[in-house]
Amino acid sequence: MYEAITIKDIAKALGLSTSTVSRALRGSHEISSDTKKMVIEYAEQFNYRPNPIALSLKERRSRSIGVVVCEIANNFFSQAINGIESVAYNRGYHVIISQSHESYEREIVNVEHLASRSVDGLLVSLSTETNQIAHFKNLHDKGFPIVFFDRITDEIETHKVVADNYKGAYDATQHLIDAGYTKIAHLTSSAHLSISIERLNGYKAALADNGMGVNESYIKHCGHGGMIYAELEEAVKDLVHLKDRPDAIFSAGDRLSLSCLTALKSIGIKIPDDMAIVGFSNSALVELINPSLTVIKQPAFEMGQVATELLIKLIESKRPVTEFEKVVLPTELIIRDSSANKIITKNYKTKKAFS
Amino acid sequence: MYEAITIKDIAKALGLSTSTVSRALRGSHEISSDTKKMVIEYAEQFNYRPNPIALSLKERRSRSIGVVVCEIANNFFSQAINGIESVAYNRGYHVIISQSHESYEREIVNVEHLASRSVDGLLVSLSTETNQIAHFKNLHDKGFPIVFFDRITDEIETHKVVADNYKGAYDATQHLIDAGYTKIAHLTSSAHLSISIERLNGYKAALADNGMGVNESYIKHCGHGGMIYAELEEAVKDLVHLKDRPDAIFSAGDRLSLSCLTALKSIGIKIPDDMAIVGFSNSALVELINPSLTVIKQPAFEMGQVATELLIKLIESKRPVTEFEKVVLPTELIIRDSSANKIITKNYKTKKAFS
DNA sequence: TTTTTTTACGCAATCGATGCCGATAACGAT
DNA sequence: ATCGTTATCGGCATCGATTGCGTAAAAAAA
Repeated sequence: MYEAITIKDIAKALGLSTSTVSRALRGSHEISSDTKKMVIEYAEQFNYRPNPIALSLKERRSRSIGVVVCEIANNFFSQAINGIESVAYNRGYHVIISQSHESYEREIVNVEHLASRSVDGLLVSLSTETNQIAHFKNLHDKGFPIVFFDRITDEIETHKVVADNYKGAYDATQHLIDAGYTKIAHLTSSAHLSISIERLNGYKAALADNGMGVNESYIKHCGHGGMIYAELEEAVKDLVHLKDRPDAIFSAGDRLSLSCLTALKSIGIKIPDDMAIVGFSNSALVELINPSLTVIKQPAFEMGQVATELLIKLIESKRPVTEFEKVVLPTELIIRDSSANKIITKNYKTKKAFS
Repeated sequence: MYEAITIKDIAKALGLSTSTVSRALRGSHEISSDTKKMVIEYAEQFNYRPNPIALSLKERRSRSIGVVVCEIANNFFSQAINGIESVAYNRGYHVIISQSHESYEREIVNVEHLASRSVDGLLVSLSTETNQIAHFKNLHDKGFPIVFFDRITDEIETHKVVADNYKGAYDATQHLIDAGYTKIAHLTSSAHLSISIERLNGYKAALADNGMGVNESYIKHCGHGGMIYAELEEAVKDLVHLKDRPDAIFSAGDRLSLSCLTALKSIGIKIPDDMAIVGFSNSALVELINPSLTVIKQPAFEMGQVATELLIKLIESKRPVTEFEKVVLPTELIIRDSSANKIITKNYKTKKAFS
């Protein structure tokens, strides 16, 4: 069907050998300027483009990098991908995106697919389900360049890029405490996920620093990271129906926060009067929802950029790299209505009632 | 660095020729079952995977399809991509996604990149800026398989998949009329975009069918499809400051609707009391925003699936295809608070005042 | 036993581009 | 006249996998 012009076609048409054409096109000094001119003009006229597949085979590299994330319909990841693209594009790399949809099996398939597809390196954020990382370890042990971002693993020594999840969680919790909330629950993903662990630690540390104990029944893990609504709804209902119901929820994820809002709304819980919320989210929409959502925002775009720069450095390194860095980027607390000061709110209502 | 095992390695290790190994792996009857078993076991042991680059070169196909959309951080497109992936995956194709960010230049670069990268076909939704389609026409004329979805063009004869934009817009407008709104504005993208034209026509038809004239000053085009907030904000302000201010806005896009809400909120317009809104959107979040947004929802996932099926049909067709189909999928009107009945609202308020 | 057939495998070309050599001139030097 | 040098270009192998064709040996038929 679709046939592009090759170096062989040019050679035949011009009565030259393929090697001469190849050299002429690459501007070799071995070729007379007359021949060069002729070849280049012919190539331009017929819009010659080197076949990248053939080049990949010859050069044993594809100038493409694979991205493995749970889903692109998530503002954090779509922003990170934009950052990845911006760097990759400038460095002459293609970006191939694949989604695990938080499934361990899908992640394995995608990784094997990408690796066999001869991407030069991998940018990975683990799926919520993923608990073993043999599929990455095999590749990494063979010297295949991998950089982890966001959801990382300690079991593989390579470059890693994360947000300051500990401080983000600490800030979120401290903010709720400052706003007068005393019974703060924590809604999060799988317990083994790096971001879950760090955020949980930040949450606990803030409680401890304020002399508040940790109530284990206030900590709810969702194994599917909010992908399965029923799972999350049950967790939220559990919290609401606790004898000592929490007065605030710190949720550790985009999908988690939004699904949590939906669940609370359906139960009839008023925010922030009945329950305050602070979530991790990179969505611009959270400003529009009712009430607007206080969030910890991650520098997603920058994370994608940094991770890509590190990966390309790995790919283009002549010698095996043994020194790896872990880049930690700051998060940002954006205060909105969903965590409005508890005491002031009550005072206001009281005043109103008496006026 | 990273070296995978090849058919040649197996041949050498087993004292066979590469052809024998190749045939053994493909289960040829020309190979004795003993040899086959030996080869297959060795291959499994060393986790042999055929090099897809070499296969692509040999078979002149890459079993990958390129997707060109404006951005993935848009629920319509991320859902469509999920549909694309689901079909492609089952048919053994990879999906390579690229974003134009609504830029004509980026679109051209991406398309040339993908085409030279030997994708077997292209799934395209035009960028808002795109007004000429020579970059697609060149490919299409050479027999390169392309399927357009969502934002299509009449200038290229190929398969196309769209939502019923006309009916969607008609329904949205009719719904606003039924709810008692009489001065309905229309906020949309570039005038030349197929979806803009169809939605504008549906809007006008609904007005006409209800004996209402078209007020041209009520129709606002945003050349960047809401990517540039200032542009949209100005359009919204223009509408608000009209002498005969509209009482409702029908906005024709995801980003448009949400930015419009933001703009109205910042100006201090109350929705739906001062201004009702109906938008095109596939975001689940619109249910959470204040007020919840009445939307026309497109069958994004299905559109992606159908488009991919048609594309693969094109790719795998032995003979040049000359009969093309245009698939039109139904939209869905989801009524929420942003278009609450105008008259009832007023009656209710009136009653309240007298009670 | 001889001929034919089948079995089982290797050789070499192919896909597109590159690059190491080798070849053939022209030209100056000895 | 012979040799060395330089400029310019072609031949061939290479990357990994497939495949048509050829062929040796083994099996079957004569």
